[in-house]
Amino acid sequence: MTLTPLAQRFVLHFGEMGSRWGINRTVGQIYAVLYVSQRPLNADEMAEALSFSRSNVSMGLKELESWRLVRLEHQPGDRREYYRAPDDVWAIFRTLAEERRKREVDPTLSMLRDALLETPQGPEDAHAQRRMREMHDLIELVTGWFSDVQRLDADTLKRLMRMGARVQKVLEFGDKVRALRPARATKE
Amino acid sequence: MTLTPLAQRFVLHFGEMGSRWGINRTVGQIYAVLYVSQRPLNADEMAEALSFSRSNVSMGLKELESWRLVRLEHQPGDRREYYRAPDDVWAIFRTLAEERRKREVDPTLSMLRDALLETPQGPEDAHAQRRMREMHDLIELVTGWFSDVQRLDADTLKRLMRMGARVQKVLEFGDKVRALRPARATKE
DNA sequence: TTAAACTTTCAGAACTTCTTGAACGTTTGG
DNA sequence: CCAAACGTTCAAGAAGTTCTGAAAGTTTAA
Repeated sequence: MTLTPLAQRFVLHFGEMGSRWGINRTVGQIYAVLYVSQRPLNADEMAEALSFSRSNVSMGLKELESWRLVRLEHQPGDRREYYRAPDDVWAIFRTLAEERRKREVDPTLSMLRDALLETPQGPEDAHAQRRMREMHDLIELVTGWFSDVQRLDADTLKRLMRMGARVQKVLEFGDKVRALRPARATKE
Repeated sequence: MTLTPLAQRFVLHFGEMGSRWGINRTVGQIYAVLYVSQRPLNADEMAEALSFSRSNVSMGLKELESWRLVRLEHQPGDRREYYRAPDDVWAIFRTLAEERRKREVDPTLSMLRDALLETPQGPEDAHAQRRMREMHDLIELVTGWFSDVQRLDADTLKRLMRMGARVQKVLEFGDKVRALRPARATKE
């Protein structure tokens, strides 16, 4: 299996970028090749296309599975395992965001929560705790919002995004309307 | 300079997490120590608090400067350089998001744009290009929206976030209102 | 049950990144 | 101008990670 020059470029770029955030070059390239492929690929095909050892591909695929970024499939009359990247780019984005939250954000949040329960020893600690609380609250707000918004269907999400900063207008407008109606309990 | 046990824990955690995404352990710890500190610190103080070599701290600070995450200050009658992390956590969040976009997203976007200008050689390429376009459009939508929203003031942003998924209701409501008024041009 | 066709695991080689002390450069006060 | 006090750079050793081939494990068809 050979890559066209176009796919080649995409794959190489993904390798580079992969190593710029936590994922390694190999894993990035494997994902890229799956992402642009028209049909699911088996491990040997990937190894050939990327000139990696078979075992390297195997490890890369395990990593991608742990991120839930690839799907395993079987073809009738062939017992090799075929992999593909999901079609829906929004779904990919969601998965990525969720996994990163789990790995990069949740542990911090729980460390912060623990630290905030302790009794501060002296004014240094009191200040440190204030700072930690600020960080904690920000992270909680942002991630909570993110997970709320992710539950919206793709169309609503797109509309919201295309609206961009104009959302402010809508909020203000909502305020005016609310001012004219009897007050209702709102969260904070 | 010595860290309290509380600060110690925070700093160690940040070191770990730092290496989980692109940044290295040292840099993470330096940032953490600045973040919780009540007053700006000079390089020697950080080196002592963290038991790093002076040169390691110097390099870490350069890295943090390149991310625009620390501020350099001077104290009267002292020619050492003092560093602090900005007070406003929202500002920190913004800076981080912007820098990550610059480093991790923009290069991909421009690679995709280039690739999309080429004439596809055969159906493989045509498919690869369709996939790249999907990715390109998604990234553009998300980052565009992000930069729009970042321009809102912190209060509006907080309200928007606290609203969470209920924003959908507001959008629907807006639709109804719009239906009752003469149409106006909207950006698709 | 066996052999063929796959996949996974693992120890160590190859490679990359990190960390340090030493050397070098710059600024300041005397 | 000098010496002290800083900050930066760099080469090289230490530490960490990635990648490979060989070996072991698993599944299937006959």
